[in-house]
Amino acid sequence: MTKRTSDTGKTIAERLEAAANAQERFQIMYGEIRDRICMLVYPPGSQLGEEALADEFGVSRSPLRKALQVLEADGLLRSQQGVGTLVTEVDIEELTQVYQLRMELNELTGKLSPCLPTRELKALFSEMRKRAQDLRNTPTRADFARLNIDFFHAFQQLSENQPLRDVSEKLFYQTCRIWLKLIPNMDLAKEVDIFCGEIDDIVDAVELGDFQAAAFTRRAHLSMGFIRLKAQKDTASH
Amino acid sequence: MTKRTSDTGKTIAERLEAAANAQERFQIMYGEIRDRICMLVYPPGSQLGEEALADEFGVSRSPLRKALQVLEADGLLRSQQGVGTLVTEVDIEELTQVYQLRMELNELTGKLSPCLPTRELKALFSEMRKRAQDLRNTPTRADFARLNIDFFHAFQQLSENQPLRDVSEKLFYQTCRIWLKLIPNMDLAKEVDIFCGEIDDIVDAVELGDFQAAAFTRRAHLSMGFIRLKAQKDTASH
DNA sequence: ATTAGATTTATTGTACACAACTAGACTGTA
DNA sequence: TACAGTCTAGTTGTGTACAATAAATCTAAT
Repeated sequence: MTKRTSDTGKTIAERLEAAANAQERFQIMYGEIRDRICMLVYPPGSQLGEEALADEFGVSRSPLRKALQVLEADGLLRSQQGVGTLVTEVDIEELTQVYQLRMELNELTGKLSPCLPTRELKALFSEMRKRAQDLRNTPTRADFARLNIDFFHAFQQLSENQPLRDVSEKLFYQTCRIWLKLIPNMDLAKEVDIFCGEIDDIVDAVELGDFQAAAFTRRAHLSMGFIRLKAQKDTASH
Repeated sequence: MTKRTSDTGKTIAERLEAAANAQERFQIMYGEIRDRICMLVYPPGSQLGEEALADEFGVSRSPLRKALQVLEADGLLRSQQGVGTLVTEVDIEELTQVYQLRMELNELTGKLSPCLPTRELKALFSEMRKRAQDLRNTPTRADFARLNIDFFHAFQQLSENQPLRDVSEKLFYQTCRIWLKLIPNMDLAKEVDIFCGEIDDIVDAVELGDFQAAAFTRRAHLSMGFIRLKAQKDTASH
């Protein structure tokens, strides 16, 4: 069975074949593996296997390893000679500091070089609202996680500060797996409701052109979400 | 001529030989190349040459490339097939956003999980003050840059928030070259004086155990330093 | 002299073979 | 059985040859 990406209908190998240069090929491999990790296709603790992946992607281990090495620098993988390439664990305690930092950075998204409220930007966010409504009707774990990722990327576009974007993205991908991991122990429909409420609030702010309000709203939800996650973990351990 | 590191007296090849595993070897190569880039041993725009570097380090291109790839992800290098591995340029205009972000993050260093004011920490900072005095007596470009780097690392130890440290470090290494690049057009003795004054202020705050004051002081100096850099650039272009 | 095209040369990208290493299975002994 | 040592299978790390690419140089025609 060859896996296909949802948007293009092409296999990874085909997309890599079509890429113009090494940098594009790297981006495809890096993005695909990162996506699989944070969608728990590769759950924490699982082993990747360079040769198998290289075969699937239709390349040799050399270019694949470049993607793996950067993912290791990102903290999503850990390679050890003789052992393997393992997906790192996610633990809410260890992510506390990351969450603290993310909250502060979200506040900065509203402060540092906010974008102009263009038509495209508003259209992007109203599409998010639509997807949130669809998710509310038929909530699933995977769609929840996917919307979470896509909404993050939409939100990132509110600031023109590229270094801030880059940093926020790295931190996001360090934390986003925790939801998919813990949601089985939580009330999915309720969490989806809360998340959709957040999206509603933020899209309202974006449509008014008040990006700072959007940033504060997101910061508040991030904080509350983390508290719910932690409460879940505490009850589960008793 | 074999280059030797100042602290150990060993060549890079010898240090790599002595390393226990691949991760240590990677750290040695990564740190050494990054240091050379930000000390302008490899000035912006210069070409590295994988084979020559691999020869000097006594390894093959494969492990060396891992270090280069991460440095490329850090934004310090850019590799292109058929062209070479080039050190990226530093431009004050492009670094404006990075500086803005660094200022905000510095404020967070005082806010997010500050460390306890241990004896070791205070000793480290009083050593910094001593080095600053030495530099004031005999100011040189290279010593100025070195103290700037080492003082940054000392300052990083004021917060226990590891993600914040990691992020701050990446951003620091994106910006620190601008000083060495522009200082020839400025008054070195004056800049050294100002920097030593900053160190004095911050060490005072650290010795009192007031890390938040230290962070605000640093933020203020960072801001003023950037303004001086920019003013220099503006006068130079007229 | 200029310019378009071919050629050369130098560099990174890729593939592959093998070395180094680890964890677990196996085996012999007390 | 318990345990220590050895062996084996499987993995990542390293070295090396070659392919792909791009910039500079040369060449020839206009």
